[in-house]
This record gives sequence, C-alpha cells and structure tokens, in this order.
Amino acid sequence: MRVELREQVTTIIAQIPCGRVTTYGCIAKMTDGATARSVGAVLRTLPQGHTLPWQRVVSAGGRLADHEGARRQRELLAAEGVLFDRRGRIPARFFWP
DNA sequence: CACCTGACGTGGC
DNA sequence: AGCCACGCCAGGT
Repeated sequence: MRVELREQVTTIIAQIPCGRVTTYGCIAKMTDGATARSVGAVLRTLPQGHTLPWQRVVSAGGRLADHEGARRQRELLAAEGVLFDRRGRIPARFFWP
C-alpha cells in the first residue's frame, strides 16, 4: 500500500485516547483514499515491537473483528475501562470522533 | 497477469 | 439476530 497511507493510519491510531475506540471505517474516512479493508491490512502488517494501541480499532457497530488477537484485544480494552454489552458490543459512548 | 485471501462495510432477507 | 452476497483494495503466489 502507499506509504503515506500507512503513515496517516498509524498517526490516527496513535491519537486515540485510552479508554476510547474507533472503527476501521471511521479511520478510512479520515485518510485520503483508504478503505476499511486497507486499514485492516495496515494493522495486520505492523512490525514487531510497535507501540500502537491497535486494540482500540474495532469493527462497525462496536463489534470486535474476527482475528487471532481478538481474545487479547478484549482483555486490553476491558483493562482500560471499555465496557461490552451483553451481546459483546461496545456502546457508542466509547467511540472516539 | 490471474487468482486467492483477508483485523471491513452495507444492504437484503 | 444471523446469514449472505457484493464492493472494495493491498499483498502474496
């Protein structure tokens, strides 16, 4: 993918406050031409040792995307105060712009 | 170049 | 609610 795109995406994710989340689609709209799928591609190919709060990126409707780290993601979010409703979804009040 | 495979979103049923 | 096409696009084979 284009380098500027990776930079835009990583920059945005780095700005998500602790205890808040945002979606792939939302990030995509903030960048210049990215799609939700390409945002996912960026997260998938992050280098080892990065410090990005990747756990704060969720799917539309506050659901967690189905991937290997989903279990871990849920723990990290819960640890920073993000709650899940009984259907496993994150309420809108935790969304960052 | 032609496929295939995803950390997606939306709309229809 | 759950399932399923479809559109989308970056990377790998």
